[in-house]
Amino acid sequence: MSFEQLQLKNQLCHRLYMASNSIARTYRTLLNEINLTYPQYVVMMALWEEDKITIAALIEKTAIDGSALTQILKKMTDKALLMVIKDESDKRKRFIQLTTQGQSLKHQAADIPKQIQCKFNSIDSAQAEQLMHLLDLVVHDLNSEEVDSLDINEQRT
Amino acid sequence: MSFEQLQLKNQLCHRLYMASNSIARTYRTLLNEINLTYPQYVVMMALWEEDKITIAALIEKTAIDGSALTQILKKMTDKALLMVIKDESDKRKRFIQLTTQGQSLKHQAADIPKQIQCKFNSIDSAQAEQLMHLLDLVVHDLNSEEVDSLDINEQRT
DNA sequence: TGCAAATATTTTGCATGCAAATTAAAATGT
DNA sequence: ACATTTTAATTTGCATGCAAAATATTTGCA
Repeated sequence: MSFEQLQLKNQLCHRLYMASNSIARTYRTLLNEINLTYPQYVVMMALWEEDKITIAALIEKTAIDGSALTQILKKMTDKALLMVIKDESDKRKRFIQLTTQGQSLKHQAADIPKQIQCKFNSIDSAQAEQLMHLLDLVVHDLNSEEVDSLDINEQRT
Repeated sequence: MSFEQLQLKNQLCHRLYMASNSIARTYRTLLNEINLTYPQYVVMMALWEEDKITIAALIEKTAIDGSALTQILKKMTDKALLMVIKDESDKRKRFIQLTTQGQSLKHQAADIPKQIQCKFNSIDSAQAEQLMHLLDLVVHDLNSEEVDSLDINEQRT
């Protein structure tokens, strides 16, 4: 596999870079109609699944960087899609809760997954599964390599 | 495939988003040592492959957005990695050429692909091939759907 | 009790990615 | 030749992603 590893066109990373940008671009166009960016849409998806969760939980669920999320939530609050609620028992925590407007946006966004899906003409569901699986492996490998001596302790889930 | 399509954790796009960010993060750490960002590294890779090419050619080869590339090239010029050379025959065009410093950086960056590769413990070369192939399909599908009536003309490569 | 260490978020600063508008120069059609 | 169109790059404005530093609280312990 190392024969032409130095060529850009043979690099996995560059493929990933291009694919990710392509998807983001595609979403941007679609999401533009409901005035959301992709990360904002991801936040909405997470909240439609489970409302009134902690910011930490939202970070966990969306994989959006915390410092970016702060800004994103600020903009979404301005758009009246959600509210930030302080936890009285632990004043460090904040809960994020959808507004009525945020909840109702779910209906308008209902067909977005289908619209995206129908663009994938070259990929059947088995291949999509495969792809998701492989991407999971990539993420796992790249995120778990920080551990060196902790291998033994952290390996179990 | 549509049963739980609305769940974030089942979305191809979210996987891609996470994988792309993970890779970018991994590169960032490595590239930090030679004072390059990932897009800047991609530009260097392209130029190490073929020096003194047009900005348009660089965009084509790297898939980096043109307006972003302008800024990136500016920073790389400041770092004395490359030079922008005007084409006398066509004053719209500019060629990008590596400086001696830019060329010699190739040696210092030589082991980066290996360092990245050795992090992929769960993926063998066959799976990497598979993954790249699937990502190509994704990119192809998402980038070629602008055509509607042009299908007949543009379908051939 | 009291203070260091751990948590949960936010703030800052820098580098993109991208759509849209702009500028400059070359190619085309008449 | 001359206006129109196309091509090559740049500029602008907005939204992130992320490392690092700063804040505010809570926990854990001596």
